Amino acid sequence: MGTKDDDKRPGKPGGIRALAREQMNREIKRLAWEQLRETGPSGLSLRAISREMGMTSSALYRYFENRDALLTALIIDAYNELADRLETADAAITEDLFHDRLVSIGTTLLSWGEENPHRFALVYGSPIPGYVAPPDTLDPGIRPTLALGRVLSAWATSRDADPPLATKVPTTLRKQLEHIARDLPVETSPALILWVISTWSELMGIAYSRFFNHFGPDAGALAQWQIERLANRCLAGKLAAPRKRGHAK
Amino acid sequence: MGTKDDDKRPGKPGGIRALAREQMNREIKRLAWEQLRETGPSGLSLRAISREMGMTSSALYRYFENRDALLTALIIDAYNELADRLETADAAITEDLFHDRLVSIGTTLLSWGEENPHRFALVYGSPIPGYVAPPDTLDPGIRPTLALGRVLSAWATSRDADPPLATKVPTTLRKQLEHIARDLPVETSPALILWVISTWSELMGIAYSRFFNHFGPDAGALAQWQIERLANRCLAGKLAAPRKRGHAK
DNA sequence: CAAAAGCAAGAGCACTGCTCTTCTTTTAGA
DNA sequence: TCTAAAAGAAGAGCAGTGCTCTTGCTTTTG
Repeated sequence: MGTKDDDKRPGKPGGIRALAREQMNREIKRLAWEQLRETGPSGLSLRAISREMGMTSSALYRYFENRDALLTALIIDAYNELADRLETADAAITEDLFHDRLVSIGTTLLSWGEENPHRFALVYGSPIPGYVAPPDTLDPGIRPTLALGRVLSAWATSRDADPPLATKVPTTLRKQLEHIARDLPVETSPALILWVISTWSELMGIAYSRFFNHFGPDAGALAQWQIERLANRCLAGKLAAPRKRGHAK
Repeated sequence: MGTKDDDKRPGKPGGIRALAREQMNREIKRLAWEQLRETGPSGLSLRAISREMGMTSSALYRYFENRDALLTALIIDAYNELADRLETADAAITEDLFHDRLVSIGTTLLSWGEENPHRFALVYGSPIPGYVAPPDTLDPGIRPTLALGRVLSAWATSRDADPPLATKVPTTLRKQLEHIARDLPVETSPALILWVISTWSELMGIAYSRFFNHFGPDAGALAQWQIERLANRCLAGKLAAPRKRGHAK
C-alpha cells in the first residue's frame, strides 16, 4: 500500500513537465475566473474551459480531480488575494492611527469587492450546493478577518492590557468563543474575539449590501459613508454590553 | 391585438379549472422549496419536480413559463413571508418600547433564517447567474426593510419632528438617498433613510454571519448577543457623523 | 533501451432547461 | 345540446452539463 493520495501529482518538482503542469493550472484557473465573472459558481463549466483551451473536457481531469477541486483552488486564491490586499493597505498606515487603519480595511474590502464581485460571491456568498469546503480553505479563510483583528488587538493593547468588557462576556458565549479561539494563531481573550466578530459582521453587512445591490448598483458613496461611521463608532467608547430587556427610552 | 399578456392564464377566475390550477401552482412551489432546501437556487430542477408530481417536464411549462418565473414566484413568497413575520412580531410589542421592538425584529429575522436558510439564501444570497429580478419583486423586496424602518421612524418622531443628523447628511449622498426614497410609500427624510439603511446593513451582517456559517454552525447565541448590542447602540445617542480623517486616539 | 508514468482524445451515461408537435380533456358559446 | 375553442398533458428531440472508462501517444525515468 502506497501513500494515501498516490494519484495525479507528478513526482519531480523541478522537471519540465511539472512546469508545464503549473502553467496549465494557472491557465485553467484564469479561464475559470473569467467564466465565473459572468456565470456564478454553479454555472462554472469545465467543458467550456476545455473548449476554450482547445482540449477535450476529459483532459481537464488530469489537472483537477473534479469541479469542486477547481472551486477549492479558486476559493483559496480569492481569500489570499483579499487578505494580501488588506494587509498591504494596513501596513501602509502609521501604526497608531487606528481610525485610519479601520477605514483603510473597510475601503480596501470595498474596492476589492467592486473589482471582483464574483470573487466576493464565491467566498462570502451563498453556500455552494453540494460543496463542502475542505480543511485547506480554513486557514486562508480567516486571514481577512485576522487583518481586522490585528488592528483592534493593537488598539486594545495600546490602551490597557485587556480589551474592554473582558469580564462582562456572558458565560453562554464563552464556550463558543473558546471554540473559535482554538483556530487562531495567537492567544486571544474572549472579549477581543467578540469585538472583532461584531465589527467584522458589521463590515460584512456593508459589503453585502454593496455587492449584492441591496440599495441599488450605485451605492458606492453610501457604503463609503457607512465605513467611516463604523470606524468612528467602533473606537468610540467601550464595547456596549447588552442591557437586560425592557428599557423603552 | 389582444391584451398584453394573453397566454397561459385561464379566463374565468372562479372556475373549477382555475382552482385546480391554483392547487397545482401551490404543489409545484411546495416541491420547489423542498428541493431548494437541499440543492440551492441553481440546482432547482424542473424535471425533478415534474417527476415527483408524476408528469412530464414539459407539462410544467403550462404553469410557469420557465425556471426563472418559478424562482420569481418563490422569491416573492419568501419576501412576503419574512415581512409578515416581522410585522406580526413587531405588532405584539408595546409601541414605545423601542429597544424591545428592535430586538424583536432582529430575533425574528434570526429565527426565520434558521428555519429557512434556503429562503434566506434565495432572497439575500448571491445573485443568481442569468436571473434578473422582475419589477414584481421590488415591492415585496423592501417590505422587510420597511418593518425595521417603521420602528426607527417611530422612535425619531417620538423624540422630535426630525430624525437626528438631518442637516449633516453629506451632499454627495443626497441624490442617492433621494433615489431610494422615490420607491418608498411614505415621504421620508434623507437622514432617516440613512439611519435605516445603516441599521439594516448591520442587522444583515449578523444574519449573513449566522446563516452562512462564518463563525461556525452553532453561533446562535452569538448572533443573539449581537442583536442585543445592535439594539442598544442603535438607540444610544445620536447618529454619529463621520469625522474627518486623521484622528488616532 | 525498455518500462513506467503522464497526457490527451473519444465514446458514453445520466442529467439539465426548453421547444415543438400531437393527442385528449374541459370549457364556452350559439 | 352540439360544436369549436381553449387548456392540459405527453413524447420526442436539441444542446448543454459533470464525470468515467478505454484507447493511444509522448515524455520521463530506472
